[in-house]
Amino acid sequence: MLKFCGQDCCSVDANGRIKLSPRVISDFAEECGSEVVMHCLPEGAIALYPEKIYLEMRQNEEQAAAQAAASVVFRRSMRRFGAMSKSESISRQGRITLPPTFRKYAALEAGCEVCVVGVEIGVEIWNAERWMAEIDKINEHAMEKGEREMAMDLTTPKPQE
Amino acid sequence: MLKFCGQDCCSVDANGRIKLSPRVISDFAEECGSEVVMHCLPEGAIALYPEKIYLEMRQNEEQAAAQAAASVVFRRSMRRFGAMSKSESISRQGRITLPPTFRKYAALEAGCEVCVVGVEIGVEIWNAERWMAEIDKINEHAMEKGEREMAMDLTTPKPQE
DNA sequence: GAATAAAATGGTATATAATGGAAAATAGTG
DNA sequence: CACTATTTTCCATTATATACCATTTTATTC
Repeated sequence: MLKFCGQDCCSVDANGRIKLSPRVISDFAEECGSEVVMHCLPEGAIALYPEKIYLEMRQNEEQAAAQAAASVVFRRSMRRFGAMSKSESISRQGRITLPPTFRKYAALEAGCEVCVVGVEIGVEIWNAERWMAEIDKINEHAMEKGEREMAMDLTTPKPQE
Repeated sequence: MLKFCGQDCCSVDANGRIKLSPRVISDFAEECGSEVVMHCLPEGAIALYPEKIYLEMRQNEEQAAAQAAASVVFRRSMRRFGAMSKSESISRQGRITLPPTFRKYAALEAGCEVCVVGVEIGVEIWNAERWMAEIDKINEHAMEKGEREMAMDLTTPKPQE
């Protein structure tokens, strides 16, 4: 059975918490119990990953100290991942609390509509409006690619099969 | 005997479910029991595949975490397949429930007329109107391609065979 | 350092939606 | 025309989400 897939919509409660769907909770439970890593993405959403996955993302940062001394780009990268990531746990009621700074960053204030989106290795928490824009962009790209493929097929001299 | 072929029409019930035809049910039963993967296509329909088929579609994703950390394009790809796919099962009554977000995406609201279309490796669930438009587009494309092939044949100096 | 206020956390009850099953209606077949 | 197979509709049960409340923790002020 596929993990971390599908979409759910819900809202941020009065105290800045989100109730995750049973599917998401059980996917995390199997991967990492209730301990997860919360990470702010440049796209303006918050990702939740099992810690193991997050460490895989960061594994290529070897000899961090030496590189940090030598490179601004590297320092900025460490700064980004450091400041934008935080360990969090899913409560016994299946809720997760968004830290205030992350809340502002991702436009997930109390009462806000959100979409919890599976991304195969974890889930992402999106402000509903931002998610609509994102999915439109993704679909538009796919449609454009499709049109071009069809046009190409017309001009192909011989049948492809 | 051919699998996943032909077309059936039915309607979405009041709770957003579809009753599959006995033929489709038995095709899935032989391939994968009652566990299937539901996937939203850019064309605006929902595909049902045996999980094995879906995983073949997604097999090329290695070192997913590291790539996700480094690339927006990659994250968007995971987002598309993650958000637009979901494991589902065919119930003992031969029904399958469309998740609310998929319902909206494919214009398959309660009471809506739908066409369940065999696509050899699985089936697709189309809004009836969209299906009509799709089949027109397919035929138009085939006709256009035929015209071009005939024109090409006229200008070809020698017979090809 | 104590008291108060604010915020965060944990839990529960109620309303809503999803699910499973069965009966009635419809269409197909001999 | 009768019988069978299939579909659709309806209802009961279960599960889920939301709002609300109580308790605990943290911060602020005197």
